[in-house]
Amino acid sequence: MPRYVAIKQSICDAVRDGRLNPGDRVPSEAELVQQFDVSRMTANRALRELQAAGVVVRRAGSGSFIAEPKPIGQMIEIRNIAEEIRERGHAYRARVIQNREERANVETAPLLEVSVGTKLFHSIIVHHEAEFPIQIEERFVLASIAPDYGTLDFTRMTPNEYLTRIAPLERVEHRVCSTMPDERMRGMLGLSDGEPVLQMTRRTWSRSRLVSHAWLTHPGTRFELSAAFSIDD
Amino acid sequence: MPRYVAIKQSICDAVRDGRLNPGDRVPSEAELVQQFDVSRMTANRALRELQAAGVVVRRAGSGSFIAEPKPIGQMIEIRNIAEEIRERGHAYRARVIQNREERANVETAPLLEVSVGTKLFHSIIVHHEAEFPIQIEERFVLASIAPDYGTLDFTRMTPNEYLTRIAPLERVEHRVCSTMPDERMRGMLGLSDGEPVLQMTRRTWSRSRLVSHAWLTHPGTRFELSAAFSIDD
DNA sequence: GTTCATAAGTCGTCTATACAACTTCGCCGA
DNA sequence: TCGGCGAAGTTGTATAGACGACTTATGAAC
Repeated sequence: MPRYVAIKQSICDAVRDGRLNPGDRVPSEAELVQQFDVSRMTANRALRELQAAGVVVRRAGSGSFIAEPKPIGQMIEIRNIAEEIRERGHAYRARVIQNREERANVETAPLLEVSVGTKLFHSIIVHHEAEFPIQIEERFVLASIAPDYGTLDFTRMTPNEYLTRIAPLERVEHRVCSTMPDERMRGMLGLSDGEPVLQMTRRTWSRSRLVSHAWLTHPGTRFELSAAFSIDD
Repeated sequence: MPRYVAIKQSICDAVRDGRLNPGDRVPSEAELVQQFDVSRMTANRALRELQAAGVVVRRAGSGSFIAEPKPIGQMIEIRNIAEEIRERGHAYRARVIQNREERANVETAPLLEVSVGTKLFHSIIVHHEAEFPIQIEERFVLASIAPDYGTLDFTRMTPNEYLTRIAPLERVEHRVCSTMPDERMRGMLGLSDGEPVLQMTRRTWSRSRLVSHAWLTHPGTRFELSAAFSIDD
C-alpha cells in the first residue's frame, strides 16, 4: 500500500473510532514526517487529499483539523430541516409523536439489516413550518450506536442533528417516490383529499454500519427537493 | 495563480471549447513539462487532480485521456433511461409526441434564461418500459448548441444521450416534487384516478451556458429515484 | 495595560531526481 | 508467420530541499 494512503487511513480510522472528532487538531505535516518516517511531500499529499474529500480542513499558518460534522454530501443536502425553515424566515416547531425503544421484528429488522430482537429506537416526529406541518419523520436507529437516543428532546435538536454529531456520516442513500398518504398521514400533515406526498427514504451509514433508516414524508405541494452538481477546474 | 492550476484550466478550457473530446489523448506529463516549463511533479499534480475530478482517466504505461461523457454525476444518476430499463431486462420503446423548433415566448424564455425570440427546440417524448409508459419527457433545448436537434430520431437515441455526446456536461440541477397530473398527463401515462406523479425538473449547463430544461414526469407508483453518496479513504 | 515587532510553526507551492510498474511497439529469431 | 524479447514512453510513488505566505505566541517598547 502506498505510504500516503496508509497515512490517510490512519487518520480516517481515528475519526471512525472517535479518537478524533470534528474540530480536533490533526498532526501537522512535520509531525507526520516523524511518525511515519516519510518525506514532507508524502505527508502533504495525504492531508491534501483528505481535505479534498472533506475529512479535514487546513489553514496555512494554523494547522489541519477534522472537518465539521459534514459540509454535507455533494448533492442532496443532508441539512437540518430546522435550519432550512429558519433560513426561510419562518418559525420552526417539532411535535414528538413517539420515541421509544423496541426490539426489531420481522418487519423492522430488514430496514436496518439486523437480526430480529436487536434493540433499536423508533421515533415519529412532525416538523412544522410556521404552524403548518411540513415533514413527518419516522426513524429507526440502531440502539447500540446511540444509547441515549430515547431520552433526547427532539423539540430542541433534530434526530439528524444529533446523529451527525455522535456518529461520523460515511454514506447516505436516498430513494424518492410519490404516493398517496394513508389516513393517518393525511391527518398529521393536514392534507386535503387527493393531495399526494413526496416520500423520501434515507438510510445512513456510520462506522461501517447501517445505523439509521428514516421515512421523510412531505406534502407534495408544499415541498421541493433540490440538488445540484457541477464540476470545477 | 499556481502553475498546476493554470495547467488544469488550459485542459478544461480545451474540453469546453471542443478542442479535446472524450477519448482524446491529453499531453503526457513529459509534454506538459516542456509546454509549461514546469517540473514533472507539477504536471503530475495537475493531471492527478483532473483525474480525481473525473475529467481525465489515466493509465500507467499508456497515457491520459479525456474521460467518457460522464461517469455520471456523483449522486443522482444522469443515466440513460433506455439503458436503465434494459438493465432491468425489459423492452424499451419511445414515442415522440412532438419535436419542433420554436421561438422563446414569455413563458418559455425564462426556463432557459434567454430573451424572447431565441430559437429553441421543444420536444415531448413518452418512454415506455415493456408497453407501460414510465416517463414523459418535455424538454427545451437551446438551438444554438444543438442545431440538428430537430432532425433527430429519438426512438433510437434519447435526447439525454445526444446532448451528453455533443455538449460536455458541466452542471446539473434537479428539483423534485410530487403533484397530481393534469388530464393530458394522465392519459399519456395511463394513470388511474387519484394516482400522483413524481415530477423532476432537470436543468443542465454546458460550455458555461444553460442549454437544456426538462420536465421528467413519472407515475409515482411505478418509479423510484435513487441516490447515494459515500466518502472513501 | 496596550501596541507593535519578531520568531516559530504551519501550510502552499515548486523543483530536481529517482526508481518501479505498466503499456505499446518494433525488431529479431525460430 | 508467429512468438518473444526488449526498448521507449507513460504513469505511480517517494525523497530532499527550497521559498513564500499566513497564523499564533512571545516578548519588548511605549
